[in-house]
Amino acid sequence: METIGQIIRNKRENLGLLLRQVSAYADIDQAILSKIERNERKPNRELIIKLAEILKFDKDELLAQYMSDKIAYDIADEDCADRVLKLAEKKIKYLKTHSINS
Amino acid sequence: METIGQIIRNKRENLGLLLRQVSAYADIDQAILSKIERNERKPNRELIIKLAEILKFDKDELLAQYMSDKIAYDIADEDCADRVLKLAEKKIKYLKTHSINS
DNA sequence: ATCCGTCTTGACAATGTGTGTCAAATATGA
DNA sequence: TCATATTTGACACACATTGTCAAGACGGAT
Repeated sequence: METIGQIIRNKRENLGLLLRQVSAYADIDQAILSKIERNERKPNRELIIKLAEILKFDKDELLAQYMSDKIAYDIADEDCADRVLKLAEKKIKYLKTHSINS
Repeated sequence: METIGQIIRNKRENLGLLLRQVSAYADIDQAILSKIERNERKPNRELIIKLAEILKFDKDELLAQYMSDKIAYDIADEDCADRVLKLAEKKIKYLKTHSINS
């Protein structure tokens, strides 16, 4: 199973782009991007969106990968991870049906 | 649907305990506990465990409530929340079957 | 109304976490 | 060896979380 970093690196290399080029476009130091691709640092939402643009990802799909990575990282070591996900699903459904505002 | 704060407050009041008593046991300022019960601040994992002890919750169940709250809060405003959860589930399953260490 | 115990509120300090910057070190290939 | 690309580590800075404290609000009892 690919990590977010691997997904990004594979796509970048397939497109023949350099760290320097992508990081310049995303307006970050290339050291940061290097670390992100090796999962030494975690990207943030804003960066994911920029990377989706330059690397021609579907934005929502890359965001979903990013968010799910974060969640999996948070709860992977809980013995009750399954229960947590089920509860979260219920809560989200509840929030969506009951919230008036955004 | 009850929030973590409401769950804690209800249980505390049913047990007839004061903020002062519970917060002393958990070794935090009672102002913090007051805010947590009104969802003005978020508890952390360590506190959840202490609260489960003194308030006689099942520890794993309270932790599950706590984690799912956090997740729901993180991704409730994503349009692709369902996809995120499904991906997270897959990633967690993968991590559990493939990790040797804890 | 006053007193007393409980809870709430807001301002602030301390601490922790994430993020950005930089330069030196390490590949990799011509 | 030289040039280019990537990696690594140290550091500073900004932002978020957490803890501390005292004053204020509330409710019940007298």
